[in-house]
Amino acid sequence: MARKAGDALGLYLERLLLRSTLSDAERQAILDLPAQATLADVHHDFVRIGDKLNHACLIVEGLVARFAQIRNGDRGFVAFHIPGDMADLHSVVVPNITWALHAVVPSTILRIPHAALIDLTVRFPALALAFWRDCVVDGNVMAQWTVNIARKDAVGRVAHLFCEMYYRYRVIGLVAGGRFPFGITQINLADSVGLTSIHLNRVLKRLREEGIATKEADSVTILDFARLAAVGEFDPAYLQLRNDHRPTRG
Amino acid sequence: MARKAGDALGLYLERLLLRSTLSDAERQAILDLPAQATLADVHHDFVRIGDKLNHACLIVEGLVARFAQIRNGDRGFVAFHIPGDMADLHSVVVPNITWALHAVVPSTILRIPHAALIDLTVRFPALALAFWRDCVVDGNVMAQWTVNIARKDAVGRVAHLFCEMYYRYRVIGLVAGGRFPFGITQINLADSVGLTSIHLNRVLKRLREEGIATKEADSVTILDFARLAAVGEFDPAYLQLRNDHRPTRG
DNA sequence: CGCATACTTGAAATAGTTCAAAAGACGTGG
DNA sequence: CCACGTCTTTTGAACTATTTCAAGTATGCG
Repeated sequence: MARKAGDALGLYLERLLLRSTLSDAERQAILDLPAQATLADVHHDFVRIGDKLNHACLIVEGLVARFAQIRNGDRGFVAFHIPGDMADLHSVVVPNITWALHAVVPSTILRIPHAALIDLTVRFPALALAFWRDCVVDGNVMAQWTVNIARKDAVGRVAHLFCEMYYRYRVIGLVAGGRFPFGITQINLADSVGLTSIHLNRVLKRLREEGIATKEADSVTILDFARLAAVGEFDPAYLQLRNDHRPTRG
Repeated sequence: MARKAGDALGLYLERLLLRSTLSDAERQAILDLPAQATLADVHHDFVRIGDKLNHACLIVEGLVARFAQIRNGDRGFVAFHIPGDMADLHSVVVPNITWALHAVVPSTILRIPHAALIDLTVRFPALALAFWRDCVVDGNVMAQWTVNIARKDAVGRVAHLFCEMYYRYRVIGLVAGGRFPFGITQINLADSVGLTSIHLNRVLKRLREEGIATKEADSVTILDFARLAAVGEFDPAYLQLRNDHRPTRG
């Protein structure tokens, strides 16, 4: 079940191929990237605001959140990263960190030097486009979160998030019987949808009682996806999970 | 006062140079981009969800919002674009549009073919990085909006937005005496901070009565920036307005 | 002048927060 | 393996920021 760190670059290559078409040489260049595996303990902030990074973090195993803190100590999560995500690929072009990374569960991280990634963009323009594309999709997801929090009620926000994570986990083969790993506390989940943990608890209760979805200690189980998607007004288009971005070249 | 469309590519070059270092040849390549100017009437959605674009939109004059609509008709704005912004640069790598563009005031748009932009990324790797970098900063701004809406009260959200727009307009030389152009209706402003227009109106009243900032029909005037920034918990780091992204090459 | 759109204000309703407390889960050390 | 402390989940009750509903005023345009 546990993925070995050695598989990790293959996992990332699969991620890129989900949205970009790459030649054999380009694929091999990804697999040949230098990388160093590290572990992040649960609730450890392994990238902090103000850091100046020289490496990007590929999530191999676990669950990571990107977040900021406001003055009263409240946290606002802006993204989740699951295995196969390069959680701060954006740091390659903007190394001054304004968003921290937090291990929601114990996680395995592969550090990849910026220099190696930049070198690939020079040697392979298609990889520059692929990296850029993945950052754009990451932005799409954040935009969707903004709309959810701004314009949907508490149940809709949670429902939408569950749908999103369901799709994302399914792509990496970690959904089985409507269930996917999501060992997040209700406190952290509340931070990701802009609610208090108390109210989040009541939302989960309602989804459970209505037979739509349940949250266990280490996972989420979706019982009725159609209703969940309806409640969350979910449309997966923004996740760009099909490879149809081939540019219209002149 | 009005900018001519011919200046527009120079305006965009300035934007890129704000965060990226470019050679003479790279600068010239930007200035030589093919482009076609168009006008967008006020409240016209000139890019719609589901479109498949083959050009990107540079804002030359005016104010544009990126948004999505939810089922009950409510809109959620996720970004504002001011002159010099390539509002949908991300469409170069993800041409399947999931976010519409709306002219908040009558706006002049310069359409630049994707093919020409992709061609530049192949010829000049530094331009690929520059475009990618600008999309990452755009994502930073969305992430900040998410935190604001998720974790700040109504006054804090509006205060933060005014601070952000103040900084962004200052960079393009459109702030004078604490005043910058912002001819947005209260309805649209409410859509950008996740409030109803009625409550937004009360927030503006309060900022006005406390002598912090005023909203006029076509502009915002900041009377006391220090207090506005304190109320909004504003820190401009996420806007990345300094050019210090030179990669640490091996 | 008249209509449409945007702004302003008030009063009632409510979704979500805050405060408070108890019950369950989990690991650690005795 | 039991006792203890810590962290998380759950529930209740009071409170409040924001919404909703409603009406009236300004502003601009044909």
